[in-house]
Amino acid sequence: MTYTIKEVSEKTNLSIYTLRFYDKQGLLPFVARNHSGYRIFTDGDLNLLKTICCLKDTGMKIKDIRTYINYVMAGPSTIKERKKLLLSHRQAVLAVQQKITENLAEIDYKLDIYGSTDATKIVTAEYDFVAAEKESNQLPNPYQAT
Amino acid sequence: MTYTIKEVSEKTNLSIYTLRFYDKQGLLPFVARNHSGYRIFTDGDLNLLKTICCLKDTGMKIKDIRTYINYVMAGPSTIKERKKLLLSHRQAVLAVQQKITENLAEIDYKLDIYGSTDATKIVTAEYDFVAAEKESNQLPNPYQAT
DNA sequence: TTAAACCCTCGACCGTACTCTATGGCAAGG
DNA sequence: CCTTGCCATAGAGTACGGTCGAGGGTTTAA
Repeated sequence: MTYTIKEVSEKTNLSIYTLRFYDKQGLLPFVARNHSGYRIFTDGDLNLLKTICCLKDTGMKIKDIRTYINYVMAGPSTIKERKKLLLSHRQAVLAVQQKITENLAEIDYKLDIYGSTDATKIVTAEYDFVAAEKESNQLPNPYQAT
Repeated sequence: MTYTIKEVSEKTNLSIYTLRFYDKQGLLPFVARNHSGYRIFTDGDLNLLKTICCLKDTGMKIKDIRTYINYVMAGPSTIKERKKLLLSHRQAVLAVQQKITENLAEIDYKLDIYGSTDATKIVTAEYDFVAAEKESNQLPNPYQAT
């Protein structure tokens, strides 16, 4: 089974523009062409494209994805380099994941306040505090709290 | 206690450029100025800045952060809107978090293969498979597998 | 009082990742 | 054969989030 760029676009939720852009960036050297230059995707190509999306969606730069793809194109002799690249990326993703979890806790904390029955009271107290702080430093109060 | 932009830059790991950029974008309407136009940050300002970073680091657009900050500046009457905004953002963050977890599993799967004693064997088998697929569709084999 | 080290604004520039337009070739049905 | 709807490329444009340089005022401490 083979696929046109349009079909791949529908399967991957990448726009046709993006697919062509990725090709131009050297991310799709494995995609064949027919006699008139049309791209022909195979299922194997879709798999690799899925890997590309996986790396992209975890924040890897196109340049680094290209490096990975080039390793893949070069065959089993590059397994060590692939492993190194993915391990380092894995660490970056873990760091991002942890940061998101921390920030989410912060957001949830704020939501707890906003959702509480005392929300107005708490928020007003915060205003009073920062207003006092501004005043104690002879600074204007920028808040329009009512 | 008050802080200069340089001190805030060191405390937040945001560059001075970025702080001024955020101000220009309307994210820091609460920051006071001295008689010659220098920004003067208070501890309360640092708190709000921390919230800004929290939202930014979870992928919120500057435009939406500005909306949130404007709600904060307007006082307790905007609690409902703040809650709505943060709840919707929370959903977006949860979705990102889940996607990252899924992609991380995919990366770990690949790392398992690359780290296995059979790595070369497995990768070679994959090559054989995609090469056969290309051939069965009369397409050239783009891989340089050795 | 002067030099070093700050601070300011404005606007240009940059990197990343697309997104689209213009122009033109190919394919399949009526 | 011709129209409709794909496909292609090159290159311009966009969105976003910074980053920087020029030009000029301020603060601090010797």
